[in-house]
Amino acid sequence: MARDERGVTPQSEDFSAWYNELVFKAELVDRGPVRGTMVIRPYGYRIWELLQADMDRRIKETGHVNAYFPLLIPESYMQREAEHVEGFAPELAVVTHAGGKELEEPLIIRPTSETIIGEMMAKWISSHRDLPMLLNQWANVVRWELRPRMFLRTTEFLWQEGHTAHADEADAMAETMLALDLYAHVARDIAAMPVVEGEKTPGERFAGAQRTFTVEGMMRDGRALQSGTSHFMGTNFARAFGIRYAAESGNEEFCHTTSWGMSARMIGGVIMTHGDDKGLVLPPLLAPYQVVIVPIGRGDQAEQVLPPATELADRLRRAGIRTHVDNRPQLSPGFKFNDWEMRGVPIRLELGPRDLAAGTTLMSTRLGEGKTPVSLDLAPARLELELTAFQSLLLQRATEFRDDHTSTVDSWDEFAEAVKTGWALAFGCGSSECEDDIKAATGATPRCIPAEGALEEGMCVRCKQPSAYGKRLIFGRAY
RNA sequence: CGGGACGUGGCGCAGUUUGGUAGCGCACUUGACUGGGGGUCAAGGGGUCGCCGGUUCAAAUCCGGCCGUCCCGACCA
Repeated sequence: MARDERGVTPQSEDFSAWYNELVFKAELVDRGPVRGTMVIRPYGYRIWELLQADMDRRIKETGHVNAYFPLLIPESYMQREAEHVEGFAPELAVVTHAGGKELEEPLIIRPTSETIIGEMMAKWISSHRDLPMLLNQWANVVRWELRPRMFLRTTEFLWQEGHTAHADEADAMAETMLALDLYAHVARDIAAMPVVEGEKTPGERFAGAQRTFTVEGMMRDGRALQSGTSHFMGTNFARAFGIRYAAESGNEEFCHTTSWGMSARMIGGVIMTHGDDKGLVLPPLLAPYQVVIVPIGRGDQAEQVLPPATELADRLRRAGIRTHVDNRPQLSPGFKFNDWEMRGVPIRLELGPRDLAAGTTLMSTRLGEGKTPVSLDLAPARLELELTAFQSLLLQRATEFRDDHTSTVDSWDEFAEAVKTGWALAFGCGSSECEDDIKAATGATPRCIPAEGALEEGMCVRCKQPSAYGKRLIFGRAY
């Protein structure tokens, strides 16, 4: 059954093939020459810019300031926090030669910047008056991944990493939760991904952190995607890097630090949360083009149709709608319809001689079936409403999907069945041996201890020991 | 690192078994027609067949070695 090579493999046939073909066909990315690297093409990068702009604004609104730290980190820095080194050692890229000779000390290409930022914080902080120190940087990092996947796991990726230092533990914990809320907001209100906020179990914690929090989204194949993390480091890094301050009492104290990150992986989450067999479905707030106008007609007709199409686009843009006129002359309208559907444009407008005569334009939404005539005069206001509705529809759909694919289970059989297609809410005993056993048997891991879960106790779904954490965990297979 | 597949115009592939002038589809260029759901016809351009070596009158094809990529497993935002 030869699939039309212009389309993508249906999700139901092979979700992974669907994703893989789509990221290339929608021109989001191309492969880099080095294994596991990714070129983010203009259409894909625009999505990142839109996500980034919103996040950056909120990071600043909450009192953080941007800075930039070097890509190259002395190898010795990595060694200072025992768990941190151990966690990252297998995926480090190391520069051993430069300037034509071997370096005295190898340099690590940052996999994350706790160490170098910790080193600088130690230098910059001396008094409680210097605290809290609230830093953020937008950067690329490199982790030598064994099994790359576009956006989800690439050797080099783009992200934002927040690093903060606080006088006391309560402040640092509040900061950790603030960052988590920020991620939940970006996911829900911008990406229309109904994420669950929660805490990681010890086995899933960040290397060197005391507590790790996460926002987890559910993809359309039922798997979970960690879409942002926030870590409370306690004084671990402060001790390793000497981040100390003189308290009001005059005593010298260690700072409490946090770090938190959200990456371009989020784009993978958007693709897998909303996409369908026709291609991408982009939330209006992240769509490079929210509306695409396809003029219909050629020759004399084209000359008649293009000016009104351009004028309509201008009016929509003035209303704040990102609009594009597809005036590629050599392509048929039908081709363009399919093309923009593949690229996930929320709303398409057709404008031809018949519409012009009627003073309307034919509107199709990416998720709807039919076409609706819309008055040209009222188009800007109407489309604003449509886009807002489209954005909420996506969140609603995704929420329903997630709820339909989440089951509360108490028996092992139910559990094993549930994690094949979605999430299981079940009790865990808290031992990492038991978690490993569950993973080996089903591929599922505890995604988080959900912040909003009801308080209850029970028996571990696997070993029947008393439950830990006082609530059910979310288990699922993950990316 | 283990298992599987593959390297041939930009992309997707056939050709390899059985050695004999490098092909097809899409894309591209030009022209005409066409245009409201992936257009038609005609004429063109473009390839050291992954690399190195060997066998042979002759290698994409046979032999040896190397490199690379993709897919499936163990690590991860």
